[in-house]
Amino acid sequence: MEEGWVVSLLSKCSNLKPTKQIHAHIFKAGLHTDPFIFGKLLLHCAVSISDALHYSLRLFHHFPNPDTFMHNTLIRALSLSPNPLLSLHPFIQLRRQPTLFPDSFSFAFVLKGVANSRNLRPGIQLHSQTFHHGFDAHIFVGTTLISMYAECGDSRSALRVFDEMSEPNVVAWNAAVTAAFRCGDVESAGDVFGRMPVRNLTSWNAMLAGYAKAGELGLARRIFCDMPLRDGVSWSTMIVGFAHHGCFNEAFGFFRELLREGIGTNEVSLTGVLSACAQAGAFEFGKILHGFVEKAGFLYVGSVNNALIDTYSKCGNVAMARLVFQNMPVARSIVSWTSIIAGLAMHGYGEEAIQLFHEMEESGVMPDGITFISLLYACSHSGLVEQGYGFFCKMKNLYSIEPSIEHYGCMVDLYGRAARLQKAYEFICEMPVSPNAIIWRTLLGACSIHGNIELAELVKARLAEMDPDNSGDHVLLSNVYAIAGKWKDVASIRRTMTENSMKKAPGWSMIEIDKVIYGFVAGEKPNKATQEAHEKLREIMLRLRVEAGYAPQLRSVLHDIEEEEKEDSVSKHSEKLAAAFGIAKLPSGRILRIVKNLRVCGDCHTVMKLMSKIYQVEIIVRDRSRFHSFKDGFCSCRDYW
DNA sequence: CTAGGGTTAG
Repeated sequence: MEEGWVVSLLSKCSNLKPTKQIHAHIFKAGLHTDPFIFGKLLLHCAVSISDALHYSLRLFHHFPNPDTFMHNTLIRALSLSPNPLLSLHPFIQLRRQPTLFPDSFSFAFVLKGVANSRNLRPGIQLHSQTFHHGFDAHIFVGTTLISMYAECGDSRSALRVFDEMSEPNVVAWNAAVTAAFRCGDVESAGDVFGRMPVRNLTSWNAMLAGYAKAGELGLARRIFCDMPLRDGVSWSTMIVGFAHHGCFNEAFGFFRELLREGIGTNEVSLTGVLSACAQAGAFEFGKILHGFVEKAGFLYVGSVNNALIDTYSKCGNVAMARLVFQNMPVARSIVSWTSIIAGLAMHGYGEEAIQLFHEMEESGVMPDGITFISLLYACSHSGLVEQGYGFFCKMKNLYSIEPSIEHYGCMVDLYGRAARLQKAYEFICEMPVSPNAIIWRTLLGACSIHGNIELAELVKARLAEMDPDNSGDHVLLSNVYAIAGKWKDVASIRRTMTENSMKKAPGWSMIEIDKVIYGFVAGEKPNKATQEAHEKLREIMLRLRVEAGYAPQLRSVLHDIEEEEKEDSVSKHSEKLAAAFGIAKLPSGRILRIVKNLRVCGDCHTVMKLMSKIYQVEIIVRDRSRFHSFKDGFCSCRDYW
């Protein structure tokens, strides 16, 4: 009688506090020694309540003789904890008990823990123990073993476990397909799928996800067309997969089709298509989606709000991002706070980002490592050196967050951007972790902005040891020489690059015209859009020369030294083409929104400023490092970038 | 009383 009462009470509690009250009632009623009721209580704390692991452990240790079920519950909870390898602990304890034995659940949970820890050694040991305990032929244990080996990167063992199964069911077949994909073995995955005797929807979805993650978008599309039935997961997988690999128009297309088919969207396809907008800078489409989100009632989903914040920020409209953030009808999570801080940061609103960080602290949401990356980024892009250092210390001392290499990178950027190159160098030397190429490259970038030859050469030497084939590093060093007018050194770098046939990473830019993304790559084969862009650009450049006295900047030409066969290479930079195309295609008064993969070059920066003045158009460029908002001949970055 | 396979934003 009491059992049902306890169970139904527990199912209504999602927080620890009322659960503790139930615990007290159980105690008063003298039911705390009942293994069934206690087991239920433990399960509830360990699985249904977040952040109650500590309490669950205490419960477990207070129970006189915990049974196998209680051990399993604890193994399960630990397998999902930040340190999943801890699940081995209660498992070993269970094995040592003379009166208790691990069952199939024990193995399934502990193997999950090992899989989540990506630690092969204990996985192999557990595998051999399944034989001793007679679970080697258990279908659930076997399936978990397949996943475990795949997570630990051992695809051969995963597929061997599968091959040795006498009667694999459809779940085991699916696990084998996913295991092969997980280890990058696309061919085996297709092979296993081809041999499957029965395929349900999940099998097809596993193929979709596998091909999509591997970047085999053509094969994914083929599966999508061939499958007899599609559900929300199938559509989400396509949208997310194409968005992830930069095929934004295709992702938009799948979303539109999904609506047309009347299937009904879910939050995953919505966040997926919003992510495509964010990456592509597709503001117009993003706005339409926002309207849809409101109409269809998805504003009550936290993740969708977060995706909207990110989309508006990355589409150059941080005011809208703020509005979404302020009006969220659901609780703001750590992702919401971090997204808005990052958004303000990339637009150069350092002070506001800091303000929001303080509000976050007051709201009781705990910042994590990623929050601090955004915050430090905000400081470095607004030249707030002292504040940045203060936050770096606060992160370590107050929040006990161990700085990652990215945090150190932010600090180097913070000092470097602010022309404190020596300080940046010392900081690298005193770092407790050894600097990677990205760290040195950050400093080299700062040297190239501020023109410090001596340090640049030293840093370049380090980079040559770590990453000798990186053409970008050569270009950065040549920029340093060019600023100082050391043309011989510039020429020598150019020679080295030609001799080693190094190619600069191609620069590309995108612009959204009428909800379609147009991409431009410098020096690519001409098509209809690029021809039109080139024509318009010629006309624009002429007007800038005549009306604003524009002359190309030599320094920027040197960015493209390896493109010597093409004369006026600067004039073909992709961001200029995208801007020209925008001026040609968009109605006047419309803001030009351009996304570029590299950092905008000095000459393009000047040209954009002039364009904004002569053509009376606002141009917002998102480059690799931040936003530039050009208006009336000025840029929001105040030439600090 | 508990498990295994497919999609999720900073």
